Order: sequence, then C-alpha cells, then structure tokens
Amino acid sequence: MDNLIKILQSRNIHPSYQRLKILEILEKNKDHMNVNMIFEELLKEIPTISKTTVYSTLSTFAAKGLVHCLTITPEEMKYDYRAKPHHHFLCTRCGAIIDIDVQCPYADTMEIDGHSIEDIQGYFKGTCRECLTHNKTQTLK
Amino acid sequence: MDNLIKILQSRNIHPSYQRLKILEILEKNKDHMNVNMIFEELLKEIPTISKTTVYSTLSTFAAKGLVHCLTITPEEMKYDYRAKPHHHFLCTRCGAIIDIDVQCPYADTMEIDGHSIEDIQGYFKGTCRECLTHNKTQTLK
DNA sequence: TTTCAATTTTGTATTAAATATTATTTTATA
DNA sequence: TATAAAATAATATTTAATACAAAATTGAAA
Ligand SMILES: [Mn+2]
Ligand SMILES: [Mn+2]
Ligand SMILES: [Zn+2]
Ligand SMILES: [Zn+2]
Repeated sequence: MDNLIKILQSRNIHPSYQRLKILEILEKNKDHMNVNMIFEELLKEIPTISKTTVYSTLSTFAAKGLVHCLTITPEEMKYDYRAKPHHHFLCTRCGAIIDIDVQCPYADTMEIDGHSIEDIQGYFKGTCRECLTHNKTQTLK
Repeated sequence: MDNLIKILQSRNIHPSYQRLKILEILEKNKDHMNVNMIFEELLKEIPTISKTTVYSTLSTFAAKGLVHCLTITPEEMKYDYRAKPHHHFLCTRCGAIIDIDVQCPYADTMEIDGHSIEDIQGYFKGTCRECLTHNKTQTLK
C-alpha cells in the first residue's frame, strides 16, 4: 500500500483512499477493465463510492500517464494499466482483449509525417486462438 | 451513379435510393464521417431520411466490407471509405483525423500469436503538423 | 486549535450515440 | 394482382459519459 502511495505521489496525484483503492484494483486485475467493472469491485470495499469518482479518477490517471485509454470497442472505454506500451487483439467472437507484444516500427518514433506522436495504439481484430480451437459459434457485432 | 449501383450490387447490397445517396456522400467526402455528418448531408436531398436508416445502412456496408469502422475517438464511430487499408493520426488539439500510409509489418499477415486477423487498425495520437506550426492552444480531451 | 480556502468526493440531472421495437413503405415473386 | 420479404421510418429505450452543484475532506495559515 505504501508502494501505491509512492506511485501516486510520484505523479503528483494526491493519494486519497478512493484513488489508492482504484489503483489497487488496476494492479490486481492487470486486464482491460471498464468503468463499471472497476466500480463494481470498489463497491465491495467502499459502499459509498460514486461512479463519478471512478470517472474522474481514471481521467486524472490518464492525464498523468498512469493508465492508457483503449477505444478498441465502440461501447465503452477500457483502461489499461501496464508499464510497457503494447498492442491489442480483440476477438469478435468472445470479446476477449489480448495483449500483443508486436515490435511496431514506430514505437520509438516521436514523429510521423510531421505530426508529433504522443500515443500509439494498434488494434488487431478477428478470432482468437481459443475460439478457433473450440470453434465457438457466437459472434459479437 | 451507374458506377455506384455496380459497387453495391457487386457486394450483394440492394441499391436503394437511400443507400446510393449514402455511398455517394462517402465517395465525395472521403474523410472520416460520423453518422450525424452523413445524416445532415442526406437531409439536403432526402428530407424524409431517418437516422435509423443511416445506422442500418452503414452497418450493412461495414458487414460487406464497403466501409471501415474507426473507434479512434471514444465519442462516436467514424466511417472510412477508402480501398487501401491504412492507419490514422488523431490530433488531440484540433480533432483532425489524418490518413497515415505506414507500412505495418503485419499488414499482410493473417495470423498473430495463433489468433486469426481480420482487421488491423493503427491509431497514432498527438499534435498534428498544422497545430504544431500554428501553435494553437485549444486542446481536446 | 481554529479558520478558511482548495481539493476531492458524492448525488443528481443531462447529453447523446447506439440499439430495440414496431409500423409503414417499397420491392420482388408467384 | 396478391403476397411475402426487404427496406425505411418513427418512436422508445438503453447507457456511457459529462455537467453541475452540494457535501465532505484536506492542508495550511493564523
Ligand atoms: Mn493491454
Ligand atoms: Mn482513413
Ligand atoms: Zn475469442
Ligand atoms: Zn491539429
């Protein structure tokens, strides 16, 4: 927990109880959670938590570079808490979002066609390995 | 217009008046329009057009591979009508979405980590060339 | 400690993209 | 022409995200 406090302080984010709990949840489930998943987890420990706080905290985290925002699905934002930049695969059958460690030739580039790059997101979409082998039928839009 | 009919027929899409007009708009403004932009354009020629029709038509076009769906912004879906696959740059200052012709090493790959790829989307985000030179101040979220 | 401003959290209301549902219109076919 | 299927339109609903204001908490000055 002391570790989490330092993480927030190093980014000039006041380590409130709510923010620490949200960071803890992101650390624990290193997946690609949406606001509702985080909110539901929080409810277990902070019954008074407000969804507005989750939105505002994630917005703060994103602004300070603590989390990355994924728009891989059109429904809602997914939040990624992982140090190394990486790409993602979205399975259109089961909805899984899988980390892809590709070596993007622009990963270390700060500029492209004269535009200054601050973030790179690579989205691969298709059918995941699991679904291919199990030959599942359900297909997401 | 005969050309547009053939495009739809070649993909087994019945060339209704509404669909042809939507395709025409997509051809004319080869940009990255959202449903509302297309709807507003349509209203000029088809005052009775329904937004539901725009949604359903674009959904059909996407299913048949006529358009590509971009989730580069979290607000709403953008539709891309261009033959060659390409990547995109989003300027977080002015909101411009610019085509990027990068040579992605996975562009011609159909598989990654055992997952079958059907679509690849590369999103670069930052400050566009225009904004850099004009040093504009407004910043989008 | 007390006071007070700034920050953070919460509750509520609102916005708007997207979908669902049903009715109407158009098209194709027997 | 009659009928079924497909496409369009109108309306209602859902829900992620934001806006706004009130309440609570924090931190520093007095
Ligand atoms: Mn990830
Ligand atoms: Mn494009
Ligand atoms: Zn899958
Ligand atoms: Zn710009």
